[in-house]
Amino acid sequence: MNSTLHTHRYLLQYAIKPSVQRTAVMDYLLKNRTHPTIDEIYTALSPSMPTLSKTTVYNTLNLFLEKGAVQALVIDEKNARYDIDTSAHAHFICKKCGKVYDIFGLKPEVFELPQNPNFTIDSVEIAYSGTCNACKES
Amino acid sequence: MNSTLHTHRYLLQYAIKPSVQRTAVMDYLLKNRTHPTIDEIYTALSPSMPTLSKTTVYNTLNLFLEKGAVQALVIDEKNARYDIDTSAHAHFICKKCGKVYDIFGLKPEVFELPQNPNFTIDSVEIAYSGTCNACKES
DNA sequence: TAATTGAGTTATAATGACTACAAAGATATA
DNA sequence: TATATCTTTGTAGTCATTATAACTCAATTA
Repeated sequence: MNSTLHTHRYLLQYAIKPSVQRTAVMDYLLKNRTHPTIDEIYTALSPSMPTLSKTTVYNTLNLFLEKGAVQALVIDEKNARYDIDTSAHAHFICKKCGKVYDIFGLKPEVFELPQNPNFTIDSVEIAYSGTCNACKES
Repeated sequence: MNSTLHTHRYLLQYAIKPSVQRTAVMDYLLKNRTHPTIDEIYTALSPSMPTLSKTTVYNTLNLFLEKGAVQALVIDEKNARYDIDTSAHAHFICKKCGKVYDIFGLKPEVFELPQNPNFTIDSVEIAYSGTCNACKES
């Protein structure tokens, strides 16, 4: 099953010129909704693309960010994490294992941008933290 | 005006054994509600404490974190920032100058912790971003 | 008081994420 | 096909943070 065509069109929607590497990265993001880090993306793609450079993954994600195709999460202190789902949703990070999960179904007013005379606010990020069940049990 | 006594008692409330360095760092945090970075704290205290080591500032803030005396903010991708105000409030970061401001007066339900069968959620951080007035004008 | 112990501090080195840069490769245009 | 431009790549560099080991000093004990 070849999803390259779909991913190709997806990139063009954001005015991103497709290349083999860009298509592979975006394809990975579309299929792995796990808020991956640069290193996770690189490690996943590297076996099937041995010449891939980690710098390219950095460049590609920075380009996706500029074009608004992905969102950078600041929930993880260690690494930048990326999310292709730019709809209104929150995140949860497990302080033990470090995994990041989506939180859907919150009240819409939580995502409202407040008026403030001192700033122009144009986005909000909501980060919950605690312990996931898997870590709790162990 | 000597505030060391007050700060001294403040540390003891969190079961932190006071030392000259710890008192100085906590005193700085209490008087400068600017969500400072490690480097900002070190640079501010260094002139009056020439032997102060940056490692000590790192150690001290990590101790304060463990003891719950300060909160670490994840809003800034570049550096860790620290806040002694652990009450329910949000933050705003200006994407141009990088300064972090407090946002008070939000509806209480924004800070409510949702129930979720998969996680035990014990805190929330709300991070707005955009441009501050000063950067907008320039 | 003197010796001892251990917490706290310090400086240096090491780690790791991210960026800068320049060369090599691929793609588009004439 | 030739040329110009974009993209990728590897290396080197930067910077925040942590690890480590030596040192300082205050509290404790004899």
